[in-house]
Amino acid sequence: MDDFSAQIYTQVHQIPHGKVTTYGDIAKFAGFPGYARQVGRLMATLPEGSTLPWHRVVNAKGEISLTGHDLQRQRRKLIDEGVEVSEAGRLKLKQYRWDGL
DNA sequence: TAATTGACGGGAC
DNA sequence: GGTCCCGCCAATT
Repeated sequence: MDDFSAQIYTQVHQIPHGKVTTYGDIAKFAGFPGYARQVGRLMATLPEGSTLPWHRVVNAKGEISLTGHDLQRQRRKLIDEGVEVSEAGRLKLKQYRWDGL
């Protein structure tokens, strides 16, 4: 576990229930501005039974970056938290965005 | 070693 | 709102 991963995990863990944030913001708040892609790569290689709310992280356009069944999986989790997400995986970022602490 | 790839972002138009 | 394009960084090819 390198420092980068630890910081990112910690930051994602801070996202409140029913709220979302972006890859870029996670990286920035964690102290690694410009590392949005690495955040995504980290989420893609998460341990199976992780308790991390990874589903609360979307891209800057306010849409889920996954495809097919994986997209539906993340969408379902968000909807269960009260977040409105279109079938294509798009949500109103202005409304659900979390602006840090 | 070089080119490509990806759960990305922002600016220009 | 949309599209195009370029910058970004590590892992993979």
